[in-house]
Amino acid sequence: MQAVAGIDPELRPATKPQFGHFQSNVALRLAKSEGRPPREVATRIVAALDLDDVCEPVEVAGPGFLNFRLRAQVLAGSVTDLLADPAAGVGAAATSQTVVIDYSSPNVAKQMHVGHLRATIIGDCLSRVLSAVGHRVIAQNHIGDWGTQFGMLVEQILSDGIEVDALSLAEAEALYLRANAHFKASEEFAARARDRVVLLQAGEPDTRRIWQQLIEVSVAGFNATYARLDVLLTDRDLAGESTYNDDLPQVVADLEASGVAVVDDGALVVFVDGFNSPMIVRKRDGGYGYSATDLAAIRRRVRTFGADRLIYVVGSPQAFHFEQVLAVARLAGFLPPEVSAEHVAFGQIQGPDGRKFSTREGTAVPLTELLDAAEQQASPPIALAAIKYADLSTGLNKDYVFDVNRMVVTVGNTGPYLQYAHARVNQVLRKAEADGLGQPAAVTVLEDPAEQALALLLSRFGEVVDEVADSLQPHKLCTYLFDLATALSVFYEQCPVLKSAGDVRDSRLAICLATRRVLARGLYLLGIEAPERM
RNA sequence: GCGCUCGUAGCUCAGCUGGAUAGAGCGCUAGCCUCCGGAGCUAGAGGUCACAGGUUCGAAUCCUGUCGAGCGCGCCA
Repeated sequence: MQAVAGIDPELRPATKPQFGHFQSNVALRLAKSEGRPPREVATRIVAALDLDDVCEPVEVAGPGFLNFRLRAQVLAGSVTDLLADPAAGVGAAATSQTVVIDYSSPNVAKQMHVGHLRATIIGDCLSRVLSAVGHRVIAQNHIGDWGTQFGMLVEQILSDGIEVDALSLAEAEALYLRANAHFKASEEFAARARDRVVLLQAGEPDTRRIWQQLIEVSVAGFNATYARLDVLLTDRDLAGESTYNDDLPQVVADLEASGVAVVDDGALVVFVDGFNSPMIVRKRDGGYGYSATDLAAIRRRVRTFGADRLIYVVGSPQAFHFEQVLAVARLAGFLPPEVSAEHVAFGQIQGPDGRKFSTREGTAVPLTELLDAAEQQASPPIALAAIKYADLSTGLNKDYVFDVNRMVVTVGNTGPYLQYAHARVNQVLRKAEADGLGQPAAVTVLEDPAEQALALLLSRFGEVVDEVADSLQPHKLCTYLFDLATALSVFYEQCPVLKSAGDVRDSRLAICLATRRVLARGLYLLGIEAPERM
């Protein structure tokens, strides 16, 4: 096509089944420069093409589209190939990169609420997808374990006489709320809290011990939630803000030495062209801003981990911050040109009032509450599938108003629908095995439109995964898997497998095997379990 | 004030590197279990793609403006 047309034919999946399998609008685009009617250009291209071995005769349709329909044997062969491929058509990327992906990042002494769901589940999915295409993925859970709030937390603990190691995370959150209120109400307490921050930074042993216990209590709570969410994060991935404390003086020294950072109004700041406000690296009181921590993290991820690509799965309210931090990191040389960095910004989950959830104001819904609600509708693996799919299947950038009822549905375009398709095809294969039919390795007959449609979708799995690895948009995988599950359902209604005989039966069994593998693998990449029965 | 994101069917959302009659799920209406699992399948009704201009052979998609919603913008993280 490229050779005949002279330009990229932009071969795309057909928008409708009656247009075949693939379509190209290349003739429409060439018509103007050639000064001839589009259909005439199309006819010329068709005449010059030699595709008889792969396609049915190419059709010129509508205003000048070219419609391609693969030969049944070619489609059948692609499914046979997929069956023989341990990776089910997912190929390794041309070059294997080291990808550092920053996600989840809850705050110490706060329960994870539904807003953390997106950060955790999206990051987990991207991590799986990037690994699947052959990259070395390093997850970093940048928990909020440092900052001025620990001054008031520690002071509140001391004034309440609490044993920290006996706290649950929910109790720690209540403590946080009390400390906040106390801080606002009492100037005397606020002063003690500020002094306590200084003690914490100076490494005073008792303060550090209480701080450390708070972290342990919190991490235990996070881990319980991670286990329930069935995500890949472990303690090895923990790299909280405090991790970078020792790096901060050097980072700041580098910035000053290179002249990137300057003192302004008492604070050390970086002015970047195109930004209407500077980035604060060190505050007037000498404390480091969180931008300094992010710069230190970038520096470590590049220099120590050897990252080729940095990914931040963080909500869109922080878009400006990351744009600025990344720009500064480039200026400072912490982030070389050959290392890419992307902020995967996802929309906020809002309360029923359309405003953002706030732990401090008590409007945030704890994640455990959502999981409990879902498990009243279905068993845990199904409930979790509903929740994850609901969150992954819409575009990243949109905010949405949190609605439990929407997230726990199990019919229609949902996670459980995908699981059901998997369980159903599994049932057919189980019976086939019980009947001693074995595992056919080749698709030899592909007559029915329903089985052709299914085969065509199966052959696209690899490119869809590639696209998600590239675009970092999990909902594209969701859309694909829903289409696949739908195609399977149609196939299931229209193409009897066990009731067929001979080559047709073997061929359909092979299609079932391939579909089961792709569904299971696709669900795995989303972080969703694929039960054999449900 | 400046910036970012969003506005598509009654509801929730795809489609946005410009291309054929704008798709899906839910809900609604009407069908489908002598047949491998009905969390399913088939059909139907339902849309000035926020609004107004512009570019183009062609605009939901690109550009400009307006309206509406959310978020962000030097010492919280």
